[in-house]
Amino acid sequence: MSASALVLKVALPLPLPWLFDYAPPPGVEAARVLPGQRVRVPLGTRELIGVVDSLGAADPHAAELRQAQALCDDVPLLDGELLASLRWLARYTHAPAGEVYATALPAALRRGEPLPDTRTWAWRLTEAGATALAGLRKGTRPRRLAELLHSGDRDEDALDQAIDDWRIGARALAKRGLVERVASVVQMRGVGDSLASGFAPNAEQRAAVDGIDKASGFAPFLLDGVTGSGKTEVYLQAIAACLARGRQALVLVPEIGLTPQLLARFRARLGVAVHASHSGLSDGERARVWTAAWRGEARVVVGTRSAVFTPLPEAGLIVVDEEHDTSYKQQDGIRYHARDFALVRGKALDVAVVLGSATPSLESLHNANEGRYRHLRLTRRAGAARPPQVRVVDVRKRPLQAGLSPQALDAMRAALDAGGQVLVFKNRRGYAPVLLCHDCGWSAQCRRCSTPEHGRPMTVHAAGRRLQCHHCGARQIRPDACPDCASLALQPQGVGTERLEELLAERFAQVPVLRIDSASTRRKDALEQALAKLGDTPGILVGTQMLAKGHDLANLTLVCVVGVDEGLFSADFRAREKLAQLLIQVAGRAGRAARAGEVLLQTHHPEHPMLQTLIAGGYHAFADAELAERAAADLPPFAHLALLRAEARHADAPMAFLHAARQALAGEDSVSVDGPFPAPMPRRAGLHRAQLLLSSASRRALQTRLGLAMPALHALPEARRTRWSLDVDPVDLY
DNA sequence: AGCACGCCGACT
DNA sequence: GTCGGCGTGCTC
Repeated sequence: MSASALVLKVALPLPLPWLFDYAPPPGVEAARVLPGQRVRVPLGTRELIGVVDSLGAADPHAAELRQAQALCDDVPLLDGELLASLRWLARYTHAPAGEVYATALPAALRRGEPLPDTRTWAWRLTEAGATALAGLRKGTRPRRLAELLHSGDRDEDALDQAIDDWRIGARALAKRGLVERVASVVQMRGVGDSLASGFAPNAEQRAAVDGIDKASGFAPFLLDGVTGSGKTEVYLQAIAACLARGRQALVLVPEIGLTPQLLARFRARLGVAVHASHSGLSDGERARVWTAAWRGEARVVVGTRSAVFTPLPEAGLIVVDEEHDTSYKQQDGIRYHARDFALVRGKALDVAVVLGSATPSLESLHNANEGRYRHLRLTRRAGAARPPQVRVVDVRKRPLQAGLSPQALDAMRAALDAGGQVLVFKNRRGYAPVLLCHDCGWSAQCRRCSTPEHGRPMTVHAAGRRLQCHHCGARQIRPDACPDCASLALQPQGVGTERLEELLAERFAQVPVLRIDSASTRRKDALEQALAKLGDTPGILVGTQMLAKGHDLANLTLVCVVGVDEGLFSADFRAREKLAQLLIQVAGRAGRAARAGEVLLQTHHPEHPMLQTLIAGGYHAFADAELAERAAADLPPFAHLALLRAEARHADAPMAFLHAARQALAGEDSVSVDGPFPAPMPRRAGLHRAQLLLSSASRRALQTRLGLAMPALHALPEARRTRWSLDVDPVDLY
C-alpha cells in the first residue's frame, strides 16, 4: 500500500478522541466509500461496527494499518443534514465522534444488523379461511382473529390494538392456509378533512398556527400556553400543514408524555401513520421506525429524547412538547440536550421548530426575550376550569409527622370526608440537603459567597457533621444551635418524608393510598390502570413529578405539596425554577376538577418572595424575577457552564485528576474555573466523586478553552486512574 | 469501553 | 501446583 493511498478514517464507539485508519475491505475501492457508511472492522482481538467519518491519507503516527472486513450497507446511513448535525454535536459536547454516531443509531443498527423491512403488512382471510371460520372453536385467539379479518384485511398495527398476542393465532391459521400476510397499501385519508372537524380555534390559537405556517426556513417558536390552552391543537394544525406540503414532522415529548391516548389522538386527527419511538419498544421496532423515517416512509414520528436522532430527509417541522422537561437532557454517555439539538437540526434543515410549554425553561424565555425565538402566547383556557385556591401553610414550630403538618392532615381528612380525592406531591428529594431551622426558618448560607440578595446555601456533608459551600469550597463545622434563634431544631432538609406513604396508609386506612413512582409507572399504562381502578371514589395518591401530568382526576379537590423548602433553599440553582414549574403543573391538575380545588403548600418561609411572586403574579412574574437573579449571580442563561466530573474507587484519584485538569484548562480569557470540590453527593456506589466547574459569559470562550484542553486531559496520566466525563450545559450539578 | 497480560492469595 | 482478583496498557 503506497503512502498516498486513501484509507478509511473510521469513528469507533470508544471513549478515545481520535479516528482509526483502515484499508478498505476486500474488493472495495476507497474512493467509492462514503462518509456515514457503517463498516465492520477488527480492533485488537475483537470486531466492531464503526462509521466512516472521512477518507484521507494514513496517519503516519498510527500503528500498522489493518483492513476493514466489510461495509454494512451500499449507502451511508448517516448523511446530509444528520451527519453534519452529529459532527456539530461531537464538537459541542467534546465527545468522540464514534460515540455520538453510536448514540444516534438505534441499537440494532449499531450492532451491524441490516436495515429492517419497513413495509407495513396486513393479514387477510383466505377463501379457505372464510369457509373454515365457523368450524374454529369459539373464543379462541384464532377464532377471534379470523372473525376480525372476515370483516376486512387488518394492518398489523390495528391487530396489535385489537387482540393480544394475535401473532400466535395468525401463525396457527397461516399454517393451515386460512390466513395470509400481504403487503399493505398505505392509506392516506384527506388530511385537511379529518383535521377540520371539531377544531374551532380561538384568536390566539389561530395566530399561533398562522405564525408557524407562514414561517419560511429556520424559524424557532416558543409556544407559551397555559395548561389547557390547546397547545396540542396548535401542534396538530402545524403538523397537518407540514404534511400537506409533503414534508415530514418530528414531535418530541417527555417520557411520561408519550401515552397511548396522545398517540391515539394524533392518529385519529392526522389521518396518516404516526410512528412512535420510545424506550418501551424492542430494538427491532425502534430500528424499523428509524429506518422508515430514513426512507421517507414515516411522515410523522413522535418520540422521546433519543428520537431527536431520527433521520428526516424531507423534514418540514420539529415540535418539542414540554420543552422545559429535564428528561430531554441525557445524563450519561453523550450528555446531549434533545431540545437544544432539535434546534440545531431545525436550523440545518431550514425548518420551523416549535418549543411548547406552560412553564417554559428560563433559557427559552430568555431567548424569546432576546428576540431569538418568536414568542407565541396562549393565555385562554378552554372549558370552565377554574384556578385552584392556593394556601401557604407555615410549619415553623409545628410538629411534623413524616413531613406532614397537622393542618395538612386535617385538610386531607376534610377532603376525604367530603368524598374528594387527595394528591400528595413530594418535591424531588434534594441529593445534598441544606440545613434548616425548624423553629425560625433560618438556613445555612456561605458567609464568603452570599450577598444580601443572593444566598449561597451550604450543603450538609460528612454524615451531617460538616457544611460545605459548593461554589467556593468553604467548609465549616455544622452548628448545634440556630445562630438566629438558638433553637436546637436544626434539620437537614429532604429527610423525614420517606415514611410518608406508610403514615398515610395508617392514618387513612379506610381509603386506598396509591403510590406512584418511576418504578411503579415504568410499566405501560400502570398509572392509567391504577387511576381507573380508583375511579371517582375517595383516595390518596402519593408521588413525585410523575403525577403532575396525565389522567384527569375529576374528583380531585386537594393537593398537598411537601418539600417546598428543599426547592427554595437547594444548592442547585435550578431548584426554584423546577419548583415553580411543578407548582404550576400541580395547580393545573387541581384546576381541572369539577369543583374548585385547593393547593396546600407547606413551608418554613411563608413570606418567601418566590412563593409570593408565583402565587400573586403567576409563572411569568416568577420567571422575570428569577431571570434577574440569574443575571446578577452570573448563572445560566447569562453564563454558560461545563462540569468536569471524576469518580474512582480510591479517594484521592478524582481530586488528583481534577487538579491536573485545572492546570490543563488554565487560560487568560473570561473563563472561570472553580474547584475541584467533592461532588455534592461525594460518594455513590462505593465511588468517590469530585468535580470541576467552568463558567463563562461567552459560550465561544468556554468552547475554545475546552477544545484546546481536551487532548491534554485525555493524555494526563491521572486520567487513567479515574473515570471522568465532561458535561457541557449541565442541568444538574451533581 | 473491552480485552490481554501480569503478578499475588485460597482452592480442587 | 492452578483459578482468579483487578491494576496497567493498548487498540488503526
